[in-house]
Amino acid sequence: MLDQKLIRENPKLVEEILSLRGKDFNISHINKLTIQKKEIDIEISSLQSESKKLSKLIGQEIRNSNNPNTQELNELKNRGNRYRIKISEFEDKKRILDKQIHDEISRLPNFPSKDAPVGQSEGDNIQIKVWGDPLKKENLKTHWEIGEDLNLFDSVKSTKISKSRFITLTGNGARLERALINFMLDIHSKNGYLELMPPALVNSESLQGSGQLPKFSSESFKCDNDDLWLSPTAEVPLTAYHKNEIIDIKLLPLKYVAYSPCFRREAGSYGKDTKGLIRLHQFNKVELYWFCEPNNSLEAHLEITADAEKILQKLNLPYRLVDICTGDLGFSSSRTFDLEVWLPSNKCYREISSCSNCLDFQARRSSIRTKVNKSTSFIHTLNGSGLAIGRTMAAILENGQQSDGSVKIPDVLVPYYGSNLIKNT
RNA sequence: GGAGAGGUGGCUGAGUGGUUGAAAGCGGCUCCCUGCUAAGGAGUUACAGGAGGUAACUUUUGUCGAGGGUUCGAAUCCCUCCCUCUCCGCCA
Repeated sequence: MLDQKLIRENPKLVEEILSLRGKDFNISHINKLTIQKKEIDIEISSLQSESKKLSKLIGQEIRNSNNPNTQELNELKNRGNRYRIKISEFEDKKRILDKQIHDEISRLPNFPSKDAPVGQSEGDNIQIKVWGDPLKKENLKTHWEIGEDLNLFDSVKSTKISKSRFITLTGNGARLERALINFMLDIHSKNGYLELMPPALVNSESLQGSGQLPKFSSESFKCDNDDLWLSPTAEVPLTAYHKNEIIDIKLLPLKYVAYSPCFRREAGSYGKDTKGLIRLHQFNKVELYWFCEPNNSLEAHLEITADAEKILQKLNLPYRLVDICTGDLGFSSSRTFDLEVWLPSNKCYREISSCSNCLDFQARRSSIRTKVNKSTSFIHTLNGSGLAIGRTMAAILENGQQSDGSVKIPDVLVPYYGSNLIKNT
């Protein structure tokens, strides 16, 4: 949520900054509504003030007189009644306006950071760092070929259970998934993050709070009979964890790591990545999340990104760091660094982590504040995958593949996986 | 799922229609006293939004789980929803 005051007082600036996202946003009609609402507010406020005084007067009269049914008293009550009717008319109008304004503002994305590269789309993202040597050989197998050869997962059977874009991990595949989750959680926990395991089903308010609603309802799965959705990312429950709180500034930053299954409808991606582990309706992810002081989020952003990178480095997976351009930024983010892992079968880098600084955007929506010098201010939130598990497995399979068909397990993972090689069993 | 109880300020807890934004206690903060980790005294102690002032501030409205309703007037009555607790049922 953007600052309503800023929208009201400087609409041109707001439109200008938002236009960096490559689309035009019209603020002026929001402000027209706001002005209307304000006028009504003032009206209501003064009517209420008078009506309140009148009520007190009536109360006094009743206590002072022994006959509570005099004509004067009835006159006063009638006057009060007229106030009531008038106030409720104005309140009805106000309610409608309030809802409209709130809905409109909720659909405005966050401001892109001044530091984010200006651009229209993915093609304008800027590579700022490359780590490791990308494996470049001919005749390398894709991870789904490896998975099939080594019996690590089964997508055909999964369509019987659910539908396409679901996967069942089998045997060593399931074991590797579990090893990766434990490995990542351990590293981050040792690094100062508090581990949480939040609910996978979240309510509408939580999705609204982190920015998935109202605009992106078609991206998530909804439970029919309840106000509950399957969480698309742990970012949602983690933001909601401190919803409506004022957090003592001494406790900041709060750093959380959470493993969670993630559910996404992937609407509009038909035909893309139909094979393997890259794009599924359900996948596992270890998520990093910070609540920090407003002044510290720029450094925090670098830190959270570095913490995610650490996992790739320990796993010895080649990757690059990309600065996402203004036109490609997610709805809630002001600046995003993507980590992209090398997939040798495709000869390209694929997103495996997205580290975003949302500034006060989510905190405003979720009402998460801290106290600075007696006045409250919204805190800043940051999130980063550390990492997406399925895509990590894909990268390990492809980058670790041996000429004999086996896959080498990264050294750090051996204690978790229990072997240094995945062989056909 | 069935039956019952309940949701009040940072916490405990009063309050069943009229100066109650809310007693009292605890805690927090400020000051006073006290020659010293005690005791006592005084004051202060929520959030959001208007309006006015450069400003410390003044004033006003709303908020007692949420949203509606009744009433001149609601924490207090009615309805819906959410949540918590107890018992029963079911269950990993």
